[in-house]
Amino acid sequence: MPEEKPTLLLIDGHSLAFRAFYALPVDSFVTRDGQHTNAIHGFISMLLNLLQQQKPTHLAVAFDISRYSFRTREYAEYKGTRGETPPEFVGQVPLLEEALHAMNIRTLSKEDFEADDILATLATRGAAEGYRVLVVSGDRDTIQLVDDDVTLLYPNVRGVSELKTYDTDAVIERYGIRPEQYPEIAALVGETSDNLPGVDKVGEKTAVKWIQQYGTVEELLAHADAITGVVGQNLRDQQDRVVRNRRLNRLVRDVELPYGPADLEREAIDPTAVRAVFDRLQFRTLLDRVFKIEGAAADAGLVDAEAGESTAISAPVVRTMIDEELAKWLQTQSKDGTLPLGLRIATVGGQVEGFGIASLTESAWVPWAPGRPDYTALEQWLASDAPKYLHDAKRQLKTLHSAGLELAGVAGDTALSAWLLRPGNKADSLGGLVYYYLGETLPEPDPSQLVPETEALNPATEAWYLVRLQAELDARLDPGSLSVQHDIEVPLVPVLARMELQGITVSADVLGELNSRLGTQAAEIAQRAYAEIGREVNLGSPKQLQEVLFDQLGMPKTRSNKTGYSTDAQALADLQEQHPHPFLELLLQHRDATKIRQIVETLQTAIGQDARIHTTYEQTGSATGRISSNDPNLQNIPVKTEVGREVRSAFLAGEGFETLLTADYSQIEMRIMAHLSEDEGLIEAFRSGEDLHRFVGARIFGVAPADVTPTMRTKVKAMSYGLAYGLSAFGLSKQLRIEVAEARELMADYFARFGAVREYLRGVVEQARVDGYTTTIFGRRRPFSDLGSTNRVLRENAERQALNSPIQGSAADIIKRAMLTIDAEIRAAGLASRMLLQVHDELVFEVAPGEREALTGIVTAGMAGAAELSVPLDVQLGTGPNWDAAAH
DNA sequence: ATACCTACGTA
DNA sequence: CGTACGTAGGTATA
Repeated sequence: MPEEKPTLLLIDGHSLAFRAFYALPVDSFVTRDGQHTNAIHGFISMLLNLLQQQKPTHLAVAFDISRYSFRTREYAEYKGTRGETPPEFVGQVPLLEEALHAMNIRTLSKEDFEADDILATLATRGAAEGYRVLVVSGDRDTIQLVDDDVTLLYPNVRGVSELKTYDTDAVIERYGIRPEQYPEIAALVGETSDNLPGVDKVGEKTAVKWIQQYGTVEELLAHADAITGVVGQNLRDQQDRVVRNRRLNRLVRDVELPYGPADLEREAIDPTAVRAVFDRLQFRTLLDRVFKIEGAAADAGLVDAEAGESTAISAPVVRTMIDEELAKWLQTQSKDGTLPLGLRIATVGGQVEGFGIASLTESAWVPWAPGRPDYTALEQWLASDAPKYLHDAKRQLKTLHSAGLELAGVAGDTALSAWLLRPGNKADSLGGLVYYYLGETLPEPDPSQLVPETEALNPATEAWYLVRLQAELDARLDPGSLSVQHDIEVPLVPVLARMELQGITVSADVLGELNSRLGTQAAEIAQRAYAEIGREVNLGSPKQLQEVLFDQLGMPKTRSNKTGYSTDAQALADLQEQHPHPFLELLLQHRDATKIRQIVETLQTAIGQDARIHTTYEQTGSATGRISSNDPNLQNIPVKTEVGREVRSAFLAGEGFETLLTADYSQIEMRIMAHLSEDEGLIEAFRSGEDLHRFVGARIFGVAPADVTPTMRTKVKAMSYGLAYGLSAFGLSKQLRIEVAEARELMADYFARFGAVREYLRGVVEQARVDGYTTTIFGRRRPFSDLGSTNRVLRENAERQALNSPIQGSAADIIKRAMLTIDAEIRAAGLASRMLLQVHDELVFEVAPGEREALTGIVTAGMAGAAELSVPLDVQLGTGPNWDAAAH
C-alpha cells in the first residue's frame, strides 16, 4: 500500500477573515471591552473545521502586508474601487494573527506581494515536493493554481462555514475551461472588485468560447482580426486592457519566502497562550473546540514528541492510612515538617469526609470520622507549622474550623498564585488550573447528575496535583510577585479567615426600624409621583420611566445607552435643570429611599444566629490587589448621606466588648502618588501638615492657604483624585459642571506646579507599554495586553488602568501589610480585641474592655509603619458604640 | 432558570 | 471621555 501523501493547507488570511466579517453579524461578536471579533471568530471556526476534516500535516496562513503591492505600482488603480475598510474590521487582523501564533500556526507575508502570490509559491513547491495541497481563498484568481495535486476551497456566498471544493474537474464543469485558463477568461471579462475593466460586452460566455478556441489571450489577440461584430471591434480597441489584466492576474509562483512546505509542519498549540488570547477575545466554545481537536491530533501522533513528554508523569498509587502509619508517613514525606505537602479536604454536604495528602512521589487518603480517638497524628500535623499547599486555603480553613479542627502552616495556595500570575482573571478551580498550567485533565463530576458518570479524582491524587501545580506556578512567578505571595498574600489567608469567622454584630432592631420607616416613606413618595403623572408605573423600571419622561412628559432626550435613554441620577439632575418637573424630584427621592432600604434588607437577612454578619472576603477578587467583600458586601455600606449613616449605626460592638475602633489612612493614594512621582511640591504638601487640598489650591490659584475658598478646594480635590484615575479635562468639566476650557486650564495650572506628577503618570504608561505590566511598590504585577492596540477605546482604557494600578495596588499592599502586623501583635500581646472589617483604606476593630490604649498603639503603629514612603502615612482613629459613631 | 443591562452603594 | 468592586431589580432570552 502506498504511503499517504502529506497534506499542505494554505490559507489566504485576509480574504477569509474579510469573508467571515461579512458573513457574521458584527454586533453579535463584541467583547465587553468593545472589541469586534466576528471576523476572528468566523475564521477560527472555519480553520477548526478544516483541521478536523482535512487533517493537514502542514499548514500556513498568508496575509497581505498592505493594500499596496507590485500590482498597484504597475497599475495605480488596481483594487482602487475598494472602499474604506470598515472600522470594525480594522484591528481584528492583528488579533487573528496573535491567535494563530498561539496555536503555533505559521503566518507569512511579503512586502510588495499579495497573499495569493505566497499561496501560489507554496502550492507550486508543495505539489512538486509530493504534497496534497489545499488552497483556501476567496479570490477567484487562485483558480489558476488548481491541478492534480492542488485543490481550491472557495467560500460560497453564505460565508465561510461551507467551502466549495474545486479540483480540475469541478473547474471544468463550472467554467468550461481548464484551471490554468481561468486567468485568460478573467482578463477578458475583467474583475470589478480589483478595478480591472475587461472588454466591453464580453462576458463569461464569450470569453470561454474564445479561449476554448484559441487557448490563450495571446493567441486570441494574434487572431483578433478574425473576430467579427461589435465584440470583435471592442477586443481590438481594448486589447491593452486585456494584456494588462492578464499580466496582473498571473500569480507569482516564485516569491522568496523564509519557509518552504517542509517547514510548515503542524505543531502542538501553546495551551497557555491559546487560553490567554481566547480569553481576551471571550471565545469559550472555540476554546473547547481547539483543545478537543488538539487532543485528537496528539492521539494521531501529529504532535511532536517534546509536548508529549511533559504529560508522561503518572500519579502515585493512593494509600489509605491512619494513626501511627500516617504519623510515620507524614514525618518521612515532609522531611520532619520542612517539605511542603499538598492537602486536599474532602467534604460531603459540608461535613469533612477525609483528607488527601501528598508529596511529589507519594499520596495518602485519610478517612475522617469525628470523635474517633486515633487521629492524633493527623490533628497535630494539621495544627502544626509544617508547610502545606492548598487550593483556596481560606475556604478549607473555615471548613475545618466548623469541624473543630485547627489548620496552620499554609505555605502556598494555588488559587492565590494563579491570581498573582493573572490577576485580571476570575478564580479558576483546581481542575481548571491543572488543565491550564499542566495540560492535564482532571475528571470532574458533573454536578447536575445525581449519580455522576465520571468518578471524581481521589483527593489524595488531587493533593499530588497541588504539589506539582504549586511548583509550576512558583516557577512562573517573577521575584517581585513571589515576595508578594510569600510576605503578604499567603500569610493574610488565616487573618482574613479569622475576620470572617468573627463577623460583626448588627442590630436587627435598628435595621428593622429603618426598613419600615423607609418603606412607608417610599410608598408615600411613590403615590405622590403617580399623582404627578396621573398613572402608576414601576418606578424601578428604566424602561417604563423612559415612557413617562420622554413620551408622556416630552422631556429632552438624555444621553443614550443600550436600551434607550439614560434615567440615572446624573441624567435626572440634568433634566431637572433644563425641564423642571416635580416628578423628577420625587423619582430621585424614591430611588434614594428604596436603594437604602434594599441594602438594609440584604443586611437583615445576613444576620446570623450569633447576631453577627459574616462577610466573605475575596482575596483574588480584584485585578489591582485589593480584596473584595461579598455575601454580603460590607465594603459598600452607605456613609455619604444622613440615612446612609443610620445604616452604619446598626453595626455595633458585640456583647462583652467595650467599643468599636475605626482606623483609616487619610489620602493614602495621593501620598503614594507623591512618593512614586517624587514631586517636591506634593511631598512638601504632606510634610507641611497643612490640609492637602488647601495647600494645593493655594499653589494653583496663587493665594494664601487661608484664602482658598470652598469652591476652589472642591475643584482641586476633584482634580487631585481624578488624576490617579486618568481623568480627562472633559471628564473634569462634567464632574464640576464647568467649561471644558476652564477644566483644561485648571489641569494646566496643576501640572505647572506639580509637574513631576505628570511625568510620573506618563512614565507609568510608557513603561507598561514596554514591559507589558505595571508593578506596585512591593512588587505586585498586573499585566496589560491592550496598551498597543490600534483600537483607541481599548488602548485608552488600558492606559487609564495602567496609570491607576500601581497607585491603587500599592495602597492595597500597604493596608494588607498593616493587617498582618496588627493581627500578629494583637495575638502576641494576648489581647481579646480583634480586627473585624477591612474597607480598602479603613480597618474596623472590636475593643475588649480595658484594651483600648494597647490596641490603639498597635493599630497606629501597624498602619503608619506599613511602608516607608517619602511622606508620612497619616492614620485617623475613632471610637464609638457603633460604626457611625466611631467615625471621626 | 439564566444572562444581560441599568443603576448605585463604597474606596 | 475616571479606577476598583458587588448587588438587586427589570427585562429579554432559553
